[in-house]
Amino acid sequence: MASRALLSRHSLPFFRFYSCYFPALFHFTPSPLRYIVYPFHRVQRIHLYCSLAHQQLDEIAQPELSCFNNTIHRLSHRRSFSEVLLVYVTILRNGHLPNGLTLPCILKACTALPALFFGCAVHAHIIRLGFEAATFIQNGVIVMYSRFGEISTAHKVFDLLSLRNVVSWTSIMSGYAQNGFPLEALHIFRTMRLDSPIIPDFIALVSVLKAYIDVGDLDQGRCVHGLVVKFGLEDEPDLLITLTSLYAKCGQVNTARSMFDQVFSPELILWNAMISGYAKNGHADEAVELFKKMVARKVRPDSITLRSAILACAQVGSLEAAKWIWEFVSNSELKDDVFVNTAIIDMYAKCGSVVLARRVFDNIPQKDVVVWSAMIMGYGLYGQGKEAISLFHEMIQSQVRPNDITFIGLLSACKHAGLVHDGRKYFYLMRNHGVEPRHQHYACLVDLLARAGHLEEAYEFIKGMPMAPEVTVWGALLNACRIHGQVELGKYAAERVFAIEPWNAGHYVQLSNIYASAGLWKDVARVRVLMRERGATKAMGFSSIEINGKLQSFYAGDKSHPRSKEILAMTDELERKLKKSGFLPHMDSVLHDLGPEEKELSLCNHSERIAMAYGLICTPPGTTLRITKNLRACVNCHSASKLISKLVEREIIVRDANRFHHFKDGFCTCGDYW
DNA sequence: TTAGGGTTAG
Repeated sequence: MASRALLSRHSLPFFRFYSCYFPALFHFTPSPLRYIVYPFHRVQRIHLYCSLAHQQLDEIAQPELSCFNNTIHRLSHRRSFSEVLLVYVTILRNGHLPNGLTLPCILKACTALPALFFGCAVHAHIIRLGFEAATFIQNGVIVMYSRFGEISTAHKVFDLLSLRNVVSWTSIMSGYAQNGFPLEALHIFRTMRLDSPIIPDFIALVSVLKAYIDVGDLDQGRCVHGLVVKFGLEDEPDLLITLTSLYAKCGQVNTARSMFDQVFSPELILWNAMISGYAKNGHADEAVELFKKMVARKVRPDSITLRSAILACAQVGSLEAAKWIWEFVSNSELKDDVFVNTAIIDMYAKCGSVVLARRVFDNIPQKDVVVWSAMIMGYGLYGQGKEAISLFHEMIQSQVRPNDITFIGLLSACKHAGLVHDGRKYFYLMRNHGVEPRHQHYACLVDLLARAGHLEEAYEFIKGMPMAPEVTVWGALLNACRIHGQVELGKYAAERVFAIEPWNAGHYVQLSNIYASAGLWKDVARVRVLMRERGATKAMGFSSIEINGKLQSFYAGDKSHPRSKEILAMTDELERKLKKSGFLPHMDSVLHDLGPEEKELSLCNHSERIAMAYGLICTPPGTTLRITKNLRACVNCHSASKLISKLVEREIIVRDANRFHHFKDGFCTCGDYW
């Protein structure tokens, strides 16, 4: 048998040398003499399926190696990788030795399937056949081990390679990047530039750019862009895609867009890079607009495009846009894609329609843990804690195992609904389901306990945490101290929070509000000075409202809208109506130490009130108003909105930074718990 | 005549 003849030609020291470098190749074989045939010796009969390539082979009595190689290449081209491996076994059994044309294809098949066990054996064959210095073949070995996550083995192969070309360097570099080690990938690129005469080609530059995107280093990415220009590769379409992605992901969407616009007829992957870049950087409107443009140009979106566009719609919070994309998905071939459908559930939940989210959920035949978790999270956002819990039990009954995300959904649903008892119960049940609580779970429970007034219990719970409490934990305690007017504990929590995020003005505002409620004006002034000294800034609050599918945004005290006079008249009217029905403004919601009248004025100028007024003048009676706010709703606006919903007989749905508030007949679905 | 890369991540 040829394989045995081959083995006898090689010495044992050779085997020992390689076995210390690549133990995985040898651990399954009791004797080096057996290992080359090991994966195949049990294959008694080769089942040649009905492929034409095989039939042709069968017709030849004694096929030459070149015939086998032709067959392998044809099968590889058709991506019939299992059959490629079967032909390889046939080659060995027919007494042939694979050559330099056979092996790269076999490695590719092992990588694609994936078949690590088979791949290790093929690597052993490569060594035995004396191809250890064949760069072309060894590059394939590097890629194979990288794809299997065996990056250190891949690196050993790379180290032993005497002649490395640009593909060898790119293979090991991208291997590191793909295995989550972008810094190592960049180190390899630097070594290549400094220690070798190799000039990077466009694929090498794409790989290094990807690594810089992963570490978020725009400056270094720009340097690589300089190299691209230096090598005259700026028109290379694949580099344009990666450069667009670099600028988009690093927040430079305008630069990204100018690169995108250079291409007359962008291919799908470039559309995806730009749309997802917009969606990820808070430019949701542009993402949706670009997606519509793409559809109008008859470019067929794939699952990635749809997920990015759906994410953008979820961020916009526009139900009209959400319905539009859902209709688009329903008419596309991706209507049964479970990933796309889960994104739709998430989007509907975030756009304020838990009913539509549930409809999509019910239509998914095979629900995995993420589908269930998305729906549980949706109920939670909407304050429907009991529904979330009942869905959780349904999920368990369906034999789907919950994961840590499921419990974040469940606990935050309990939190939004104030279900303290249930929250506690499910937190301690997590381990029974094989899920170890992470920091986020602890933060959720602290928030739940503290909001409900169990401040001491929350504090004790924090002290017992097995990890260092982060800002979310102390922030939750601080917020609860504001709600319950706990000055001392609030002061302590604020100190912890300031130590972690001294630049975040929101925390200073919280402490200041605690002092203001207690009438400690000197302390209020002190916090304000501290805030200024540390250069803390607060995000400008704004609210958006969708009218006839078009979003209109307003800042606090905004007078820039062309219909500003009418809006002002409506806010005044609302204020009059509120006063007439006995509404007392919550002065604590104002940080500034203003006089009572100025305070009132400042409160009714909050952005959501202006958006509401605009909605009222633009829509017929009875229309539901849908408002999105970038910050949390303040106590005053929340109370006023409840009453306004009754006074003007409208349903008002407000999505704040945290959750939904559905105001109807003087009540809110959150039950004043947020 | 066969290798390496880029879009996402519910």
